[in-house]
Amino acid sequence: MKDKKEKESLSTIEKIKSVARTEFITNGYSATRTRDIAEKAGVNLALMNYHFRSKDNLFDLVMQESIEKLFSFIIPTLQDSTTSLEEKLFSLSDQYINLILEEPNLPIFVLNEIQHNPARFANQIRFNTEIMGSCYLVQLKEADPENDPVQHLITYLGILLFPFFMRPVLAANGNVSEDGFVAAMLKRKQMAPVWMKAILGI
Amino acid sequence: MKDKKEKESLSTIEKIKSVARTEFITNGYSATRTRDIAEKAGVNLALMNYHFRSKDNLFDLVMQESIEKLFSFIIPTLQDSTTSLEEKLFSLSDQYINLILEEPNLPIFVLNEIQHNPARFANQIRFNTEIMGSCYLVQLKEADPENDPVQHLITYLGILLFPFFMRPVLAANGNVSEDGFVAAMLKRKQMAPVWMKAILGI
DNA sequence: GTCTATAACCTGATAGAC
DNA sequence: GTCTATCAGGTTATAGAC
Repeated sequence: MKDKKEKESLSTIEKIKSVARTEFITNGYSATRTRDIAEKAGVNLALMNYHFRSKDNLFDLVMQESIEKLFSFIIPTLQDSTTSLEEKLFSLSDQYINLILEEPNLPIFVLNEIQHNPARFANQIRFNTEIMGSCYLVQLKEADPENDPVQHLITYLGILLFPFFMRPVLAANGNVSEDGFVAAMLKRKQMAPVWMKAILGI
Repeated sequence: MKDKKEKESLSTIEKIKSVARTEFITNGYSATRTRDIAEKAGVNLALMNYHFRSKDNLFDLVMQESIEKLFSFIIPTLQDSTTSLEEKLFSLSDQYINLILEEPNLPIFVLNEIQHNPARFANQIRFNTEIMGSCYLVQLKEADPENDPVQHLITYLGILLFPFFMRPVLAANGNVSEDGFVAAMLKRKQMAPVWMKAILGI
């Protein structure tokens, strides 16, 4: 009986978090209403505020997860000293494009909210030690000593993520259909490492 | 007397539009309050609603200008049949990075709002004829017949614009100072065409 | 834990005097 | 054109019964 109660409670909380994730990522913080989250989760609004203290609290949970999802999951790849730079480029392309195809609005959501409130999320972004001191950065510097490896890091992220920022623009004029976009991204998954190697001159 | 009145009226309207631009671009549509715009413009809220019918109306003006600023100003460059692909790459890099250094939040604002409401702005995005049928696209296809020139178009936009999406992330950890960022973008202005040529294999 | 009812506040917009 | 006052509706959050 107690287990069942805990299980149901847990599933209600998870249901709310799941809907909140979708709503916040789709509409952003300000345009998301707690009423909508509660309604779409099939939960009473007061109950939602009983479980999570406030809208901000719920939003922080979603942001923490999202930042983790977007930036932290690649850290093991970047730090792996047993793989070559080329292998890392292929691995990053594969991981990122698979991730963003599943959650297309994640990058623009995260970057937009960080821009709107940088101080709030600064401590959650682990760009310092884990990425700046990674094996990947060293290998980028080795491949092209003339240029700042951070710039190459940004360039590659742009090659992988920016198409998803342009998706609604392309779709707006019917130039690119949904299927066409996905197909182009799967092609890009293969080409991106090749293009990056060309930039690095390797 | 009448001229003076018209002049003052015009300057008030322009003042409101100017503040609205800043507020909307910085905070997005939902997080922007008409009271804030009126206050920062030093204008009475009722007066603002007298000049512009509604918040939506004012926002539409800002969006139209912003989309124009971000996408349409490069169309002449793209359509110019007297310049080579290489010249176009240098010109685009120069134009875009100068523009965004002046208004760093313009790209993420425009792309984010379009994503939140694609139908509303679809007719304002002139990606169809002007860009898809441009000389630039033809030259990209000539340079690399194996790949879709639209993908190269997106890649180059990503190389030029994406660093500005990452700016607050980089600044959050103190990895990159404001001066350091601007210096890196000026360097990027020179490198971007070179990198794109490497991708195209020319 | 769950619900109803409501407080407390905020936001866009307008009526009406000057 | 400009202002004060205010409305109507929406939003987050909580008190209190069950």
